[in-house]
Parts: sequence; structure tokens; C-alpha cells
Amino acid sequence: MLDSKTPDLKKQLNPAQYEVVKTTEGPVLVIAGAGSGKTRVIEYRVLNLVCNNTNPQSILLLTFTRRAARQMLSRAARHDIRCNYVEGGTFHSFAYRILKKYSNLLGFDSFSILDEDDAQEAIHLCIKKSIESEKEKGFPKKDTLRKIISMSINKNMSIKEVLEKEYPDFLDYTVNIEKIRNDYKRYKIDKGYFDYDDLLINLKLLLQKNESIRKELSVKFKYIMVDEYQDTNKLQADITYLLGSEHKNIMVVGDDAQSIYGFRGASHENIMEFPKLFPGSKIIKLEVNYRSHQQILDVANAILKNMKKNFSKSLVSAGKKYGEKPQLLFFKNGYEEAEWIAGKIKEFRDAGIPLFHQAVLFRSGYISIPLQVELSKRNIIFEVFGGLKFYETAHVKDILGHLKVIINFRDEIAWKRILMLVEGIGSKTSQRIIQEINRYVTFKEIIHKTFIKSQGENRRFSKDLKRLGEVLDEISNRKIKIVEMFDSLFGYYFPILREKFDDWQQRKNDLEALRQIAAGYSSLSDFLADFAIEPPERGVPRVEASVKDSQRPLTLSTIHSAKGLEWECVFLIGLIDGILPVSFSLNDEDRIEEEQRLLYVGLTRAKKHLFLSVHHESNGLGLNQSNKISRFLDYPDVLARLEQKVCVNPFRDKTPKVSDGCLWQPVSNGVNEKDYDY
DNA sequence: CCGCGGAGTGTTTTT
DNA sequence: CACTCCGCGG
Repeated sequence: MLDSKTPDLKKQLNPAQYEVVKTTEGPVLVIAGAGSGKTRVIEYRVLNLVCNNTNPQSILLLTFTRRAARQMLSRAARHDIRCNYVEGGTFHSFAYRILKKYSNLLGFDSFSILDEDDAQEAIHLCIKKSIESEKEKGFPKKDTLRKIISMSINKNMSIKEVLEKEYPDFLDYTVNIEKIRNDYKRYKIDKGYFDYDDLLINLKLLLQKNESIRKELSVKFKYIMVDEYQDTNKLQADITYLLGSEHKNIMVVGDDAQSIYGFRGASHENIMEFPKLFPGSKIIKLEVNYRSHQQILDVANAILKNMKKNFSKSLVSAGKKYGEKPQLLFFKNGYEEAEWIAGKIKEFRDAGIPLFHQAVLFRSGYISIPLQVELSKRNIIFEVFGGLKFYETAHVKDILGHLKVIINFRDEIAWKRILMLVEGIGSKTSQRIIQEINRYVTFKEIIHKTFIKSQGENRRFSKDLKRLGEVLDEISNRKIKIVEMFDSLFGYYFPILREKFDDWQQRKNDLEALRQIAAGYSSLSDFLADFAIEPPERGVPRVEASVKDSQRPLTLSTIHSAKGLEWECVFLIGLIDGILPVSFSLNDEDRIEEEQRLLYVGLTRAKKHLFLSVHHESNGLGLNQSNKISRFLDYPDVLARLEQKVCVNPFRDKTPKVSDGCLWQPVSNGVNEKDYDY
């Protein structure tokens, strides 16, 4: 273990990496190819600073995704416990902490975070309050409106520009959409709500408008590092700039070939802009790949070469490692694909590669559902990242709603949610009750006057309302522990859950898991804030470090959530035209290119074994479809680098079997419908 | 004014 | 298919 001595960096790093680690002062732009030791460089740069007596709390590590943030922080702490005190996380969580700290200066004493659903609900309320003409048929729905508004903020574009580029059908409504945008903004200020975008906007404003706070923070965070810089947008770049204003000790790391968050306003131009923003930046390139063997990189390089925008780099495996040729597998349908892959995973595990070192990656969450069923059947433990999130499900939000009104009894959206759960209360009645709630000034008063004392009004629901009031009264007691809150809440909510959902048993399990997570908190408001900003992932509960590798779960992940990670074996499933590239990207060249980069990211996750798979039949929209292989693979130079196999399972229920090229002709050049006739 | 049932619509990635 | 929205019966 490296104590106070500086580690022997020259031994641990190649010359380019060494240079990044040693250049601690001034702006540095690192262009790092996939697998080139990006995280390793950050890890050692932090270590080097700390070993040279830099206070770890003056180092700030930022990134866009939660997974990358977690990985970055834990890797740094591996060598030296002092690195545990390094500050960092996602831009959003950092913004939350800073805003909370200075909230009094900003003129609000508390605020609640609106997650995506809440934000849509708030917009929905704004639409309803608005004039009639906005309710006409063609007017965009709340989720679309939220996307338009958010995009205009994150891409720094006007509503009109967003509509022109992404939603030309709604151009006629430009003025009305702008009005909703303004209403929504005012509504949030009114209620003390912050949505995700507000966290970034307000942090930027705070730094821009308040000279002394900007200076204070910039002096405190003397060394700033941003990982996955190609995923940040203008707003985040501005924040980085402001934070570094006093010292310019900013290092950003990124790879323009891995830019996959364009839909959120992320732009690889951010990387190109960096040297302009910080004149005198040192630019260092990391090009040697330590992760994969050459056959895997050959496929990835071939994909890059087929792209319009030419990326100068081409990955070369360190030490010229060679291994097995990646395979391209064809299946009849998603179920057989799932069966085969589950079988192969087991085979690898029996051959000594633990589940933990294997991953199945996909473009969209739903692609993995047949596989999840199959894995459960075979008792293969797995953890799911990305896609549908359990903290966004109705039952979890129902429970959280009850807790939110205790923390902030002005939280109208939460009130509405929990009131509507009461039999006989719909949107009108809940609105009326909220009006009443708004008249009172303490929580106790609300409980007693609105809920418990309401016998005079002999409505169908007054008894249930009283019961709700009693439960809220009980759990709002200051002395009660969080776990006990959940117990009373469950007593009230489980009958509703049973009534409302057919699959209540599964949902009940989720809620038990939620209680476990909450039990780790001593403050309810911290729990709720964390849950909105850095919620836990679904799946197997987080495993202890002491757990043996063989006990750790397999990873199922969207490609987006897999960025920055690596596994011995990677299965990329559903490589179908219309899924990757996803069908709605097809009318825009930039978006197709982004899909292609996404495939590139997926391919470069694999160290030793890489499998790409296609299934021919699927039923989207209730109709049977005949799928074609992803257009990105359908190039002679790509196909030549893949071992093609047709996997047929003539007897479902029996062990899947691979047979080489019998029923289908492996794809050579172009794809024909008749190739799929079996 | 709730809540059910039928019609219509769109389907992704993250904070 | 799954979700939202609208109109009508209770």
C-alpha cells in the first residue's frame, strides 16, 4: 500500500498517461480512446496530488452519469484512504449540494426536487390552467412538452429552434408552447420546485451573479477533473469554466467517438471548444488500448471507418494481444436468442469466468425482457442497469408521495398523487382539497381540519380520508424512525396496492427493498433528495465488497449505462435495423451517426469474448415483423471480421444448439427477406 | 364528478 | 402492446 510516498508512476503508466498525471497545473484536455486507461489516469492523478499533500477536499471530480461518477470515486479511493475525501459526483448532485448550502442567499429556504414524472405532472397542471385553445387536438402532450422545454434549455436554443429541428409538426403552436414554458417556470418558483435542469441553471446563475461565492468555490476546489467530457452540454461546460475561473486547473477527459448523449444537448463540440475557452491548454492523446484484443478492436475500427465524420484515431491493442474472432449470431426470435445466451453465460461461468465478468448490453430496456425471464428460470443472478427504473414505478412513487407531503406540505403534486389513491376522489375533488390545504399554515392544522375533523361532510370517502390523515399524523411525528414510518404507511397502502395492481406481490417486494434503502438514512429529507438525484438501481441489492466474485451478479445494461465499464465477455443483443439504429433516428444523419457511435461504445466494452446477435422475428406494435441486421454491421469490411453462425433451436424446451450455417444463409452482402424463411 | 371502457397514438437513451 | 385521453353512465 502506498503511504505518504508518491507511487512509482513511471512503472504504472505509459508516457502519455504519465504526462497527464504529472501535469497538475493549468488546463488540460485529454482525448482518450476507448479502453486507453482513462479512469486509470484520473485515479493516479488524484493519488499523485494527494500524495503530494494536496487536501483531498480541494479536488473535485465531476461527470454526467451516476454510474461513471460512482466508478470514478471508488477507483480513486482504492489506493489511499485519503482519496475517500475527494469531492465529486454528477453535475446534478454537486449542484444540489451547493444550492442547498447557499439556498438562503438565493432567497428560498427550501426546495423540493421534481423528478421527470413530477415535472411532467407540473406541466400538465399548467396546460390545464391555460386557455382553451391550448387544449386542442394537435397540441403536444405533457411528456413531449417537457422534452421540448428541457431541450431548449440544455441545447441553449429557443423553443422555435427546437421545434424547427426536432418537432416541425408543432411549429404552429410555438407561441402557446412558449407560454406553457413560462407558466411552468413561474409555477416552479411559486412552489419551491426544482427540476433537473433548474439545478444546473441555478448553479450557473449563482456562480455568475455572485462574485464572492464563485471565488469561494473556485478557491476551495483547486483541482477540477471532468470525466466523459463529450457527454456534457453547454450548461455544464459553463459551470466547469466558472468553477475553474480562479486557477484554471481543469482537466477534462473525453472521446469524441463515444459521444452518445446528443439528445440531451451533449456535444462533442464541447471538447473542440475547450482549448478556445482555456487558451494555452495542453492537449494529450491516449491511443493505446489495454482492454480488448485486436480482433475486437478491428471490428470497432471498421465501424468507425464507415462513419461520415472521420475520426482520426484507430485503436491498437497494447502488446498486440490476439484472441478469438467476435461472433455474429442469428436467431429465430427473441426467446431463442435469450435461451442461447443464457446457456452460453452458464457455460462461461462453468469454464471459470464468473457472472460478474460478463455482461449483456442492448439499445433499449425492453429488448432484455425475454432474457430476464430466461435467466430467472435458470437461477442466474443478474443486476439491471438503465431502462425502466424501479424508482419511477407507480407504487414506489405512491409511497414517496406520502413522505414528500410530510417534508413539504406545500408539495401540491405529491398531495394530488396520494389523494387520488383514495376511493371516490378524482382530479376535481383532489384539487378542492388542495385548495383547502393551502389555507392552513401548519401540517397539524392541515391534518386536523382537512382530514380528521371532516365528518360533517358525509361523503363516501370521508372515512378513508380520515384514515389517511391519521397515518400522516402518525408518521409525521418527529420521534418516529424511518423504518417505522414505512411500517405504518405499508399498513395503510398495501390494501390499495392489492386493489390497484394485479402483480401486487412483485410490487410489494419492491417496496420492502425501498424500506431497506430508506433504513440507511437518518434524515427523511436526505433520503428523498438522494432518491430524486442519485437513486439506487434495480436488481439484486448492492453486494458487499467482501462477497466472492462467484457470488456476484451478471450485468444487464443499456449501452448508455455501460459506458466506461468493461467485461471479459460481452453479448450485444438485438442488433436489428430499427432497434440499433433505433427507427426514429433514421431521418436525421446526425442521429444515425450517434447510433453508430453507440454501437462502437458497446463493442469496445469487451475484453476477450464478444458476441453480437440478431433475432429475425419480433412483434412490435402487436404485428409480426421480419427483422434485418443492423445497417452498421452490413458492410463487407465489418462482416469479414465477424464469425457468422446461425443458431437454430428446432425443439424449443430442449437445450439450444448451434449449427453452422444450415437453415439460413449467413449474411454476406445485403439482406433479403427470403433469407429468413425457414 | 368519479371511473370505466373504447378510441387513438407512439414506441429510446439520462439527470 | 401499453399508455393516455375523451365521452358517457352511474
